[in-house]
Amino acid sequence: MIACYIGLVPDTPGNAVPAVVDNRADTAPTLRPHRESKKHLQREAAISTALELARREGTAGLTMRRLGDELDLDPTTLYRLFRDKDDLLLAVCDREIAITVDELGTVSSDEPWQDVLRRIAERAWEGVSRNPTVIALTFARTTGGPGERRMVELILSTFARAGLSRAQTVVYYRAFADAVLALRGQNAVLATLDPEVQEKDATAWSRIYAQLGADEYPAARAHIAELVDVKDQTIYFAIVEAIISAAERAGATADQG
Amino acid sequence: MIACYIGLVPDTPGNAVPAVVDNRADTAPTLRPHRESKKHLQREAAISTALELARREGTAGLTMRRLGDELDLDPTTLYRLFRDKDDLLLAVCDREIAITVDELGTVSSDEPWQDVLRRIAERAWEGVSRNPTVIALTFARTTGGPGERRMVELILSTFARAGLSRAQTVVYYRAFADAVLALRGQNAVLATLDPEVQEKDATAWSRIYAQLGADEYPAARAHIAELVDVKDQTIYFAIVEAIISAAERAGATADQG
DNA sequence: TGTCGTTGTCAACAGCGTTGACAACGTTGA
DNA sequence: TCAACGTTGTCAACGCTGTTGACAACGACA
Repeated sequence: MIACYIGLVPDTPGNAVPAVVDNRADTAPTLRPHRESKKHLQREAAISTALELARREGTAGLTMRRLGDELDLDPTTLYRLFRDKDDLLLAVCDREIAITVDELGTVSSDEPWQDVLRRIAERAWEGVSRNPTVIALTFARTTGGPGERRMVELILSTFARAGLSRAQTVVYYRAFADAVLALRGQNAVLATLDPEVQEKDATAWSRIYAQLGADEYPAARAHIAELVDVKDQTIYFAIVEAIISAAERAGATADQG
Repeated sequence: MIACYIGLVPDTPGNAVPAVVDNRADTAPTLRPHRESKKHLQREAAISTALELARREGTAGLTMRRLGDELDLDPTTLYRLFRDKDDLLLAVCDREIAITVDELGTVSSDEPWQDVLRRIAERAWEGVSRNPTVIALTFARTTGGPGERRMVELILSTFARAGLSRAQTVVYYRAFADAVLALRGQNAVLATLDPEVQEKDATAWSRIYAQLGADEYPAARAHIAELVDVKDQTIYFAIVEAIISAAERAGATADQG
């Protein structure tokens, strides 16, 4: 796991499915084996450095030139490892997902499926809190890489234990995954903006809504104290629980019918 | 409503709360009345044009230079109307929200609160489908403008009819609003990328996951047909229903207790 | 040893948001 | 009526971005 993180191990070598993240493989099909391996190592090293750079400098700091400086490489050399910046970002994102899966450790089938989903949601919360940059850039995307594939398999197999039909299983899997990704992406995008902007956003309720006329905005005025106090984390886990609960009930009715 | 849309009516003139979207007002406090008015009209016109430009050209097409061309204005002149591009985007986003609220029409208190929320979710779905650009750029932000204030008041007052405590009301209001915004933002960000990338994303399941080994990814293989078929819209409304349902049950237990 | 694919370096392009200077305009006050 | 001054529009420019193409040096294979 650690080796994968610092980028020394080519993930799942010999896998039947080529890493789709590596789109450059298409353009250079006659690459010699050990050259291919060297290129792979360079790619992995670049991904690790990009991850660290993103964590340190934020969205705006992750540019091809900065990454080149960090690697003592000419920025244009990176274009021999990645098709374009998008390709790089997806690879970095997939690495981040793989780390999150690793942190979950082993998942026993004895553990209630609801608790597994709660643990996944918690790891996703913490992972994004630790490094919002990458997820902010790619939360709407499919990496198709090994990290994502492992995460999909884990969540899907967990929902498969909820007693749902196959179609329902997929709906709730996607509901869970999309909600977690979208909500954490939302927070991440905000977290990667200027601190000044974040401050403006965080204090919006007290600045604006506390001053609204009670005649025109009665509900907002009546709930102003709670609106100011409520935390993003509370909202996030409330939504997660709502989805788990919906899957529970769908599974229960399916059992009865 | 139409007048507001095409930018002829300064929204809620004489409101006690100054439009926070207009941050430039701070920098020029001694502006003469009719000049202020003229500036306001120019702002509104620019917002309308930006909205149309975004709809036509997408995220990448909405640049200060392009907007200047469209308005027959020097691009730098826009910086006399908006503090920076962020200020412009928030203003455009708030206009978009106002349009969505307008489309909802009047909301009677006879209408079940659940149905009101469903209608709001539907309008949000359609509005973003029509013009994903703006929401893609600002879905993680608070505009603080009049459009947003009206939307907040509407959703909040709807949840206030669910029989929840004040704290619970706010939690479910935020859960609903954040989920709708985050999920539609997720779809919108994807919709504003290159068509080629979208295609890659849409076909990811059939391209990648259909080829996975059943030994390594049994759950993915078992559900591949359903994974390929399921629609974003189904997921979106499943999450909305899960939240409504959670609020319903929270309200019911609060009534009994 | 010669050949050819690969790698690293350099300059450059087109575009972006944004700033500052400067001239033209139009309202305001004497 | 005229001068003064704040406002507006225009221009050039800065620093930055992702990205491309050309060119020389390197290194493994025949």
